[in-house]
Amino acid sequence: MPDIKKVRVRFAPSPTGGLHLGGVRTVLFNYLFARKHNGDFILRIEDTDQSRYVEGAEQYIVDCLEWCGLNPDESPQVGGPFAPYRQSERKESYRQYAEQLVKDGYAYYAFDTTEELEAQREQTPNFRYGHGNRQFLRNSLNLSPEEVQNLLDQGVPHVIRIKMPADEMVNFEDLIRGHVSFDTNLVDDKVLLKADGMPTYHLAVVVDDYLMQISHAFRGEEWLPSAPVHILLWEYLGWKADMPKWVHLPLILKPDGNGKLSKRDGDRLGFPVYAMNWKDPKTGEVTKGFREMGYLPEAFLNMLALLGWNDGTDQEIFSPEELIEKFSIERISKAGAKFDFEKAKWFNHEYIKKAEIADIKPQILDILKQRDVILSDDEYLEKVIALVKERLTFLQDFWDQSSFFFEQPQEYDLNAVKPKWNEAKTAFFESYIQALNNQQGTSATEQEAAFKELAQNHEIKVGELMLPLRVMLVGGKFGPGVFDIVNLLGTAKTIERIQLALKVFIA
RNA sequence: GGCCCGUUCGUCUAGGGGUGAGGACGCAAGAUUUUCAUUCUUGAAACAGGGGUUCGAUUCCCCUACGGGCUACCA
Repeated sequence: MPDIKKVRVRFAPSPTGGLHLGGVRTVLFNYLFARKHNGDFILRIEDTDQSRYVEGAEQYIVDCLEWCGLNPDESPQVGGPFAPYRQSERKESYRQYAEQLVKDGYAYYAFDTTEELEAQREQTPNFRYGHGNRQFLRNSLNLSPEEVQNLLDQGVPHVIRIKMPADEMVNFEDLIRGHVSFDTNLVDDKVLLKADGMPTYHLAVVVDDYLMQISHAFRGEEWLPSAPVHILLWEYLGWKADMPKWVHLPLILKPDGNGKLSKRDGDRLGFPVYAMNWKDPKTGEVTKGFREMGYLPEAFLNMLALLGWNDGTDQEIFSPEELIEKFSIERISKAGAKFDFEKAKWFNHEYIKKAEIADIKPQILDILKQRDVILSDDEYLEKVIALVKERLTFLQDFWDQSSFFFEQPQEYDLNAVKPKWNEAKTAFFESYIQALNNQQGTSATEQEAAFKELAQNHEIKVGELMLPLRVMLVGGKFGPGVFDIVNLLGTAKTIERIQLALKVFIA
């Protein structure tokens, strides 16, 4: 399919802070496609809107891609054969293309002020700067060449607008949607070059995609309405033969209600929307990320890939390599997908369950460090992880599930124990302590057998004793098998905890 | 308002002129775990509506409804 020229895709974020699910998914699809076809991947920073530029956002984006593993060129630096990759640094080059369009009659200078246009919009309900009314506005189509030159010489602020043709249909193929067409009468004369000399997205994306030889342009569906402007620009600049294939991705929608998923929804519903924590330098506000929540990057990517794509089989768990191998644009769905946090959690759970202990150990160590746990025995930690791993949805759950391996239970679930407590049980546990002293180094199963035998001797049902033992060691009604815990904790600690708990139970 | 895109269980989706409309998440029930989670089994749950085309439409066409996006010197 991509035969004529080499596949080259780009990810073009605007550094306005945070990188949300939709953004990461766009990168992911770009990445999978490029990888599959041995193509190139370009990271381009679209910072033409200076007013929304946020300090540090660019580095944040690079870090996100790094964490996700979406860095095909080893390190996703903003550099390479088509540098510079920041549109702000390319500023000067855009003007010539805009001027060229004016010269060729495809664009024009417009001197209308913001206030004038606002007034127009208020007056006319469906105001659109276009072929229906541009002859009444202040632009180079109506002014004499001398007047225009005069205004230009005086440095009067102006923009360059595309001159949309009348009565034409712009037809094009979208790789997901098929044939799409627009009536040029209904598209307005978009600004191409702003008064500050910066290009708008419309000009910049076309010029850069051309210069960087982009073969496939992936972007969100929200761009579909401006596609005719871009297509006309490719044509007017004489580059039509090099126009990339269009791939407008379905949107990621909020889980409840309607609309595009936004950062606000995450705050409201309690799930992350950004890949990693993002701290807004202006407000100091921190937005939680998937990474910090304890997502494995592979799980995150897998979840995202399945939001709007599938391989046609029942398979849902794909390794990054499998995703590359099986990805195809044709299998991306057309309709927007509501983000489902429950399903997102499931993916992570699956990945943690099958993760190698060594792979998650570094992050577990971080969690322990935050709790000031000093760990002397590495093997012990690995055993704990092995025991607890399958119970974790997030790595962050590790502490809740295993704190008792590292410190005394702080509290006991007395309701589970006290009502049925009696002296016979006290006696049992006292002799159990004795028995434990003679049981050094046995396995969990042997310990269980010994415990049951002792219970029989005391003529108490095992069931009556298992739960108290658990509460003594763990504090509550949860956790792995009791004798696995006894075994891992070791006799000394087990005895210590039983003695301590006994006092509380009796009191 | 205008334009564009879309519509299969609650959610993500498979399917495609004749199917018992399949899977997954979630939910419910049961088994295992003498705890909880895991695991296993079972269950409830969908083709937006109306017209065509056709022997036969969930599938193809049209209309309507609904949803979404865009409609800035933002991307």
